[in-house]
Amino acid sequence: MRVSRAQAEANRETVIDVASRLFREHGFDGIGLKDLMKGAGLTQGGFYKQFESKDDLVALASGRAMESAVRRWSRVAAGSPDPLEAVVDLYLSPGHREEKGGGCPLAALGSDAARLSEEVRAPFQNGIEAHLQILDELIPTSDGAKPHDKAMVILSLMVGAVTISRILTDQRMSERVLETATDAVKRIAGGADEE
Amino acid sequence: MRVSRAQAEANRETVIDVASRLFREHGFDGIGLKDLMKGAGLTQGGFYKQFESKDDLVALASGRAMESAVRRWSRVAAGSPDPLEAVVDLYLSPGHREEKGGGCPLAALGSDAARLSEEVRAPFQNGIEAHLQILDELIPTSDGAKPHDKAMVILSLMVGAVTISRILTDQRMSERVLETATDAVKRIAGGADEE
DNA sequence: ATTATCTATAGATCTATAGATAATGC
DNA sequence: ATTATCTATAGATCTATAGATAATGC
Repeated sequence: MRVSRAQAEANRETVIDVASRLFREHGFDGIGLKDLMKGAGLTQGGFYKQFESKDDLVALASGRAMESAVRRWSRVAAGSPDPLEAVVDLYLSPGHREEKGGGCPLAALGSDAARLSEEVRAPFQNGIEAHLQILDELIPTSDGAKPHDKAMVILSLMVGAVTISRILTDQRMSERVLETATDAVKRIAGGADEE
Repeated sequence: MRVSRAQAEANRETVIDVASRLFREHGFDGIGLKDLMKGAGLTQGGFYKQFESKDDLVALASGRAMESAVRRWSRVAAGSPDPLEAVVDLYLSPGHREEKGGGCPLAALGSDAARLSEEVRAPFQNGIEAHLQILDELIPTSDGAKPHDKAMVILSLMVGAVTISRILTDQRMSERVLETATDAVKRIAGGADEE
């Protein structure tokens, strides 16, 4: 029954990875410890030897989901001649809309995260800052605008658009929300909306 | 124990009103039938004589919350010389950020709503269309732009901004997200971002 | 000997149902 | 007589804990 220390650490990491996906798919309240452990090939009983509480895992899994989203942005940006366009097009794609468990945690868990205690929200704060940092680096600088100004608008718009596109039952409208958001983000980043 | 037919109907309406508030505060999975009925001064046992299932109440309460949000926009717009500004300033205010239970259901329940069945999401679809309709009437028309184009962008941006401002633990940043979003919405509506 | 994971379980809570109670409405 | 609401409860599930099991690590 017992496994090596290295394996135990690997198991713990797997639980966090699985949770980061399943929380995004079902919400923090939508999946129990039994199914989370089962997803990692373990049973429920071992949970509290690895984690302090469910909230502890919520924080760890949220942090991991955020880090993974930031890494994805970096990777996509690094691999394209037009980095901002690459990130925006991917984020506002129908593929991302359908890919809740592997996609942006802000879109998948936004309203759920707003209900968490300040302590458990900390990884979201850090993840949001990291997202803004990347956007800042991708947006052409313009005089007079404070850093993060445009990035905050673009992040808000993209998170809102994917969230709404996932709620809509009308396929065509869902698609249009993503398209109009894509155009708007590019205009905002391009500086066409300066004073 | 039994009450008049009129009172029974009033009780049912109260349950829906209470649910529309408590769902926005705690999420659909964050509050049980016992507490929902208690909030209306009733006990759990009567629930299934009034509603088919919890999902039935989720749909009814979501519809009511959406209608209430639309009415609020209409009221605020009607009572101001600059109707669009009045709606935007209220939506992106710290007051609205703190007022989850009485505020916009898209911001309070966005990621939760995205997990519901298509049937239960229908009231959200209708509510979103109603919001876009109002925005369309408040935005100065511009040639070439299809109806709802700008409205979709503005709604997405506002929903995303309030959601993110509620997640952030850094007060100053939370404030700035709302402020930058306010400026951006006004620019977008004003037409400064035309091609 | 230590310990990672397992089975088993406590105690609370969840949705949903059954049947009792007591006031309305005919 | 009908029925709106109540108390009580079934059966499932939730978080968390206790103690058994069996392999690691000294």
